[in-house]
Amino acid sequence: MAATTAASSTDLIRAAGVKVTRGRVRVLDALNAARQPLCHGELELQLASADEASLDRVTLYRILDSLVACGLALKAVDTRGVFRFSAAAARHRHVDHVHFRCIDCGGVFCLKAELPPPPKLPRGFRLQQIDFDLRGLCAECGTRAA
Amino acid sequence: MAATTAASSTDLIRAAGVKVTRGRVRVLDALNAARQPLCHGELELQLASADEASLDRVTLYRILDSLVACGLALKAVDTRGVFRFSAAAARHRHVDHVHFRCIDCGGVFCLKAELPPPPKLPRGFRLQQIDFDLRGLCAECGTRAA
DNA sequence: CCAACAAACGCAACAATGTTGCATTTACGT
DNA sequence: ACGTAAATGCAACATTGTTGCGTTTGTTGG
Ligand SMILES: [Mn+2]
Ligand SMILES: [Mn+2]
Ligand SMILES: [Zn+2]
Ligand SMILES: [Zn+2]
Repeated sequence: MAATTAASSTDLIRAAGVKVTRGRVRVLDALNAARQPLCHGELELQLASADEASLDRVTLYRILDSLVACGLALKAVDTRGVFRFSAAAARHRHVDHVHFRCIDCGGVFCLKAELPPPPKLPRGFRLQQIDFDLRGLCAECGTRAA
Repeated sequence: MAATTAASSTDLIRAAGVKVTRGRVRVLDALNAARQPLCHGELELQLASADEASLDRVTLYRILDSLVACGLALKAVDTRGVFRFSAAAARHRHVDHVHFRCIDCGGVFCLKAELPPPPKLPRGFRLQQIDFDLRGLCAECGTRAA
C-alpha cells in the first residue's frame, strides 16, 4: 500500500513536469490519504510523526505551493482564514456544479445542476472560478430545527 | 447626511446594549458607507485619513469584534484568508446580485447582474441565501500580474 | 557513469494579521 | 457629581505565511 501510493505520487509528480523529491512525494501521499483538507500545521505534525526526517517549515510551504501550481493539489481558505490543501486526484471535481452549504451542520452537498453562465465582467477582470453556493438548512438540520 | 448617519449609528449601538464610543460610531459609519466589506487595514487607513485622531490598532480589532458580537456587523474571511467586515444593516444591499472576489487583493466587487434562479433542491432542504461568487483577478491585480 | 546546471532545500530573517495583559480613561446609571 | 464596569492605548506576543541566499540534489546530455 505504501509502496503503491508512493509510486503513484511519484508518477504524478514526474508527469507534472517538476522534480520528484522526497518531500513532494511525502506531502502528496499525505494529502491523498487525508479524509479532509489539511492545513500547513497539520501536515507538519503528521510528517514529523513519521519516522523520516521532518521537513523544514518553509520547504513545506514551498512544496504545497508547487503542488498547487502544477495542479496536483487544491488550496482553499477555511473559516478561520487558514489555507487548507487537498489532493486534486483524491477529490471530486467540484468545479462544474452547484453546492448547497448547510449553515447549521457545515455540510456541503453537491447538487446535480450545472453552473449558470457568468455575467459579463468589468474591463480587465479575469475570471478563474465560479462558485454558485446555496446556503440554508439541509433536510436533517431543518427537521431538527422545526 | 453625516449627522444623520452618525445619529443612526449611535442609536444602533445604544440599542444593541453596548456603550456608545467615538470609535464604535466611526467604525460603524465607515462600514455603512462602504460599498464592499472592509478589512482591518482598509478601515485603519480610512479612519486615519479623516481629521480625527486615529484609532489604536488593537482597539479597532476590539471594536470590530464587539460590533460583530452584538449583531451590528458581519465578519467573513476573504480569498486571502483575511477577515472582512460589513455593516449588518447594509447586508440587504448585497443579497440580490453577483459578486466578484479577487483572489489577489481580496477585494469584493458588486456586479450589476442579477442572481440566476436556484436549481431545485433535494426534499426537505430550506434555502436561505444564494451566493453567486466569481473568483479571479480584478483589473488592478491582473495588470500588476502581467 | 559523470559533470553541469537548474531546481529545490535549509536556515535566518522578515512580514502580515491577529491576540493578550495590564494600567489608564471613559461612558453611563445612580 | 460619583462609582463602577466597560473600553481604550500601549507593549509584548502568537500564528501564519514570505523572502533572500548559500548549499544540496534531481535530472539531463555527453
Ligand atoms: Mn461537489
Ligand atoms: Mn492569516
Ligand atoms: Zn445540515
Ligand atoms: Zn484585486
